Parts: sequence; C-alpha cells; structure tokens
Amino acid sequence: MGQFTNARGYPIGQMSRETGVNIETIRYYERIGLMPKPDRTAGGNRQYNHDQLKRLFFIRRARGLGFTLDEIRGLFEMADRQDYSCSEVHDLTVDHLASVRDKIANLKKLEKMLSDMISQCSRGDVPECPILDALFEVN
Amino acid sequence: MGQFTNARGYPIGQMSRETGVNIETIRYYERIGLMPKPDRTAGGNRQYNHDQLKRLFFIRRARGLGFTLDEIRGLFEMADRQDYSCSEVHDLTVDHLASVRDKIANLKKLEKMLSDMISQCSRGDVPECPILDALFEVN
DNA sequence: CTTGCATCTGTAGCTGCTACAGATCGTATC
DNA sequence: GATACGATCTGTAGCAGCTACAGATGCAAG
Repeated sequence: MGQFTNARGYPIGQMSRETGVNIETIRYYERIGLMPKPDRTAGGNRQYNHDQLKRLFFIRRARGLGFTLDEIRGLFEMADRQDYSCSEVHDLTVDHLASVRDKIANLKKLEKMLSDMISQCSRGDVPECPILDALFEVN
Repeated sequence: MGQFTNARGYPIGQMSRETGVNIETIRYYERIGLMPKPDRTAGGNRQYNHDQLKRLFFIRRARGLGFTLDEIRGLFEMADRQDYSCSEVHDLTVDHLASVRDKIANLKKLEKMLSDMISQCSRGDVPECPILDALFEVN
C-alpha cells in the first residue's frame, strides 16, 4: 500500500484484486445491501474507502467459512450495534458449526455408499453394471 | 400394487407419492428433458407407465447420492446405449466419489476453524468478540 | 486527441427446485 | 344431468449466490 495512492479511494478493480472478490460480486453485494453504496467520482465510478475494504474482507472470510449472506448480515448487525453481545455471535457460530458437522456426517454416509457401489463393480466392458443396477432397482 | 389399478397408467400425483419426488419437480424434470414426455389423457393429464416410474426412482436415488442432474443425464445416456461399458459408469462414479471426499476434507477444515474460534470466545456480554475480530482482521 | 483498459448499468443465465395464480380435468354423489 | 371437490394443468416468478454478457461511458498515458 503506497502512501498517497488511495487519497481518492479505491476503485472497484483494486477492491477486487485486494480481496479476491469478483467485481460483479462486489456490485451484487451492494445491490442486496450487504455492502454500502460507495462514493462516486465525477464520472460515476465507485470509490471505496478503507472501512469498506475491511468490510469486504470480512464478507469474504465469512463466506470462506461457509456463512450464508444472511448470517453475515446478522454478524454485521451485531457488530454495528455498540451494545452487541459476544454471546450472540458465539451462538450464531455454534449453530453454523452444527450445520457444518451435519453436512460432514451426511457426506460420509454418501462416501460409504459410493465406495461400496464402486467395489462391487468389475469394470468390464459388459452391459451388466452393478452401479446402474443399484440405481435402477425398484425395491 | 393392485392388479388392474394402473391399466391406464399412473397420474402424476401417484408418481409423486411412490417416489417421494415433488409433483412440481417431476414436471421440472420433464421440462429439462430428464424425464420423457408422458402420454396424456383425453383431457390433458399426464399418464405415466412403469418404465417412467423406474426412471424417476433412479433419478431420486442418484440425487440422494449427490449426483448432479447432468451426471444423471450422463448415466441415462450410458444405460440407453445398448453398448455402454460398465467402466464408463465406474469412472463417473469414481469422479463423483472424489468430489464428495474433497467436500468432506474442506468441511473438516472449516469445522476446525470454527471450533477454534468458538473456543477462543469467553461468551461475555462485552463488545470485544474474538470471533468478530478474527473475521475483521485485515492481516 | 487517440488509444485502450476500467468501469458503468441493466438484464439474463446458472442449479435444482419451489410456489404461486387461475384455469381445467375427472370422478363421486345427488 | 348438475354439482362439488380434489387433482392436475400451464405459465411465470422466486430462492441463493453468484456469473456473464452487451453496449455505453470514464479515465489516464502517450
């Protein structure tokens, strides 16, 4: 970060490069009210400030952790209230963790079913395939 | 299954009840060409046959295993060709298994990050929250 | 002044459904 | 035959969370 470079704010392309969030996605976040409407140049281009950069980083990290946009909105509301309580954030995160664990459990079941099916398969160039049979079975 | 009940085919509601696939979803599958266009009564209601019931079961099972609709289309194409080879099915399934394992691995990383964040949290009614801090950190 | 990339708005598409509204079908009962 | 009532019909729009255009401008360097 140069010392004078951002006196007039960051254009959207720089926001994108620094956070790794796609330009179209940044505009999308603005449209749905997750990012604030930034200042504009005389010509109409967006000019972001440092707080907005931090906010976008936050969104990106939270998305990376699998929070939905609505959950992120909730986190911002808590953070924006001066009196938010840490335990609300805690609870939201615990809920999210539970849903992640749930997904893991389901995927593991899947994994077992798929690998069982695969191990039944002789892999020959024949028209009898135990995998297709398993899927076609009516009972 | 009664012996005469389906002489004239299954109406969509029965297809739905037997397979557990939502009526709207069955019509959706038809629209995207995953289910064939069924016969119609004089009045225009859909009348399905047993093959179509099997096909819908197949879709439902494959969806349950996390195959995408496109992958299922691929499986049907293989099954519909008289000369499909079992090893193509095998390979598609192996690929799918790999993507399931990949998802599991990613979710496990997530799980660890979330549970670490949670264990940092004292849960107090204070405005310093290590969870929010972790998300807001710029570096 | 021109070149040329960056950005703009607006809209449509993606996956896999789901949810209407408003009309018609089909069957049982009177 | 009339009527009632659930099942089904078509068509369209919505959900999450983006992504991908088209066609018009902005802006900075040479």
